Amino acid sequence: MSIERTREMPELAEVVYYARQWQVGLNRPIARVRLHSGKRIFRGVDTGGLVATLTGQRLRRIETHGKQIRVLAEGGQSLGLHLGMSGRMLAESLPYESGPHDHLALEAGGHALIFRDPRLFGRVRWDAGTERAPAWWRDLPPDLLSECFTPEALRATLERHHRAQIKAILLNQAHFPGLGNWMVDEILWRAGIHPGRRVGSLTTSQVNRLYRTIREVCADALEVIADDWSTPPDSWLFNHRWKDGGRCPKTGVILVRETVAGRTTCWSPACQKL
DNA sequence: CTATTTGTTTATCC
DNA sequence: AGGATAAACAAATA
Repeated sequence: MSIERTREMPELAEVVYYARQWQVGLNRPIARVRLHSGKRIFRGVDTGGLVATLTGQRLRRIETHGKQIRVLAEGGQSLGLHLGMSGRMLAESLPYESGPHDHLALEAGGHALIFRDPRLFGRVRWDAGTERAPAWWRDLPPDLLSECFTPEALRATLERHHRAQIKAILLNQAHFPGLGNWMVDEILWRAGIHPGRRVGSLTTSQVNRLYRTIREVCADALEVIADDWSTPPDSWLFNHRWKDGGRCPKTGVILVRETVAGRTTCWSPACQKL
């Protein structure tokens, strides 16, 4: 398992990074929209309407919330993107030749804005309404770095799911938007909590530490990855978690990799006890 | 050739 | 109803 491959999994900061790749095409008329309708990622989308409405228009803004991406057109319509497991957003100079996994391309201002997804686990949404934001954008949980995500909010969520394993609930996008497998492992490792711990068994000080660590890992990830996708320092679990025989950067012990809550999970047996 | 891996959603069972 | 589990998705890789 290569590090390169794990780096492609889009979580909070990777999503911000990808969304920025399209900035180069904002505020220029879209000369042409190319897409492969009928693909799974367009399920439920009126692709004909999307093409007809976006052609000739300008894109005004790109926003992200957790793993959700919304591209706002000048007419108020919303193009939604979710990168799934293998989705990417990139810009290529024109003329652009469509690759086999390029499902959507918007040609604007000398660039093709491309949504590429080899495994089709991603999703494109389209909302032609111009009055208010679509439900998939409106009904989102508080951003983990916003003031709305308070220690009390975290405690309430944990209380509601006190029987679950901590790893499972942290991966739940309805409560922790943007967290994915590597971020959750990083958070639990820094907080010294075993991924299989039952939520209800956490002490008050562990919950407080968990809160601070969630915010810390979100901020660190954005700082390192969102601008230029730098490689995180070796002091993070990140660089060691996929390697067989990888060692805990804090204690040097061999890391454990097992399935927890249905997901491949890495932890340090020295600092994370059940 | 087959088995495995990977994240999310959906379905099903308890 | 919350939670566990498995399947499905598609393609690369071992």
